[in-house]
Amino acid sequence: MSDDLRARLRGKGYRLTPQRELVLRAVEKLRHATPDEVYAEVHADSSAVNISTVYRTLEVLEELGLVKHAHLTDRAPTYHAVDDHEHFHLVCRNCHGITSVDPTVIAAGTQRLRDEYGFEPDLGHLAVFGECAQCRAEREENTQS
Amino acid sequence: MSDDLRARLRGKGYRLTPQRELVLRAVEKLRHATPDEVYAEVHADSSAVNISTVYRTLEVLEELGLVKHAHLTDRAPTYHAVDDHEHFHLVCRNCHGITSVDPTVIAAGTQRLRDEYGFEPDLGHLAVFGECAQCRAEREENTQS
DNA sequence: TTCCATGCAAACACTTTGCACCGTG
DNA sequence: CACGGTGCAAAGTGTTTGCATGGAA
Repeated sequence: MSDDLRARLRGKGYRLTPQRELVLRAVEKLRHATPDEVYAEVHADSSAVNISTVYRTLEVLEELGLVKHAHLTDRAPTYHAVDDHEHFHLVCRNCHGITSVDPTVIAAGTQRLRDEYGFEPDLGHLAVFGECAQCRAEREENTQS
Repeated sequence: MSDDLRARLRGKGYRLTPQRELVLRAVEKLRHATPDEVYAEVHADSSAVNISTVYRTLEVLEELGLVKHAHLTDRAPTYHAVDDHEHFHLVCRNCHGITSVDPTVIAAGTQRLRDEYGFEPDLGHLAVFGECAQCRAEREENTQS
């Protein structure tokens, strides 16, 4: 487990450190987490990791392809582990709820982007903003103009 | 022209000011601009507008539906005028080039999001990250392993 | 023993806020 | 002339960097 991580790191001249392992485990555990949340999670395990190390580590892990980030809010980016099956996100502007969606749902469109624009989309990074079913329903109830 | 803006503002109890008009014109002229870029553009016309007023004004204009923002970089948001025909963006991770795409290209997928998830996507805010045709070609050239 | 990695603190980039004054309606 | 808007400066977030020390290989 940790040997795989070590091998990946070594492949690019990096070293395996306790901090790097802790950060990766935190991202895997939290599923979707901002750097701050990763920092908090790692701190919970007492053996503190500095916030700047969290940032530096997330950068390294992303370079290795072990984590990815997407912008699910107007503020901080959200990181998730890559070994989860690839997915993109629906983000509700109103309730801020997040729904993970399988890429096949928009496969027709992504294929056209490839065919017609030569563009290879990175779906793991994709966040589609809008309004979720529940918030639409609630809003329509209150809109009896 | 400016009367339409005045009317829209008044409808929500806001006032028409020179600053608000300048900011809106700047967004229309620049097409895709960060708050900083809007600030610079408005400053070019000498009659300075404070940076905090730029932020406050963009917020108001967005509330009125006259402008929209999308996250085309990891840093500042990008604003564009809404009277442009609606479009979403392809952003190349490598060269940072931006391509505007008509929503019909991904219509099949957005329809499925509506049908299967009840989710109403806001395409004006959508940014699809990935790699553009040119950068793919260049990379493949250099990858003769 | 060599470098890469870390902690710390300071610097940065971007955005928001409090308050006195200004100007639209 | 009332009340919303602006400028200014200061404070807030989120992120990055320089440098001395620490520790993996």
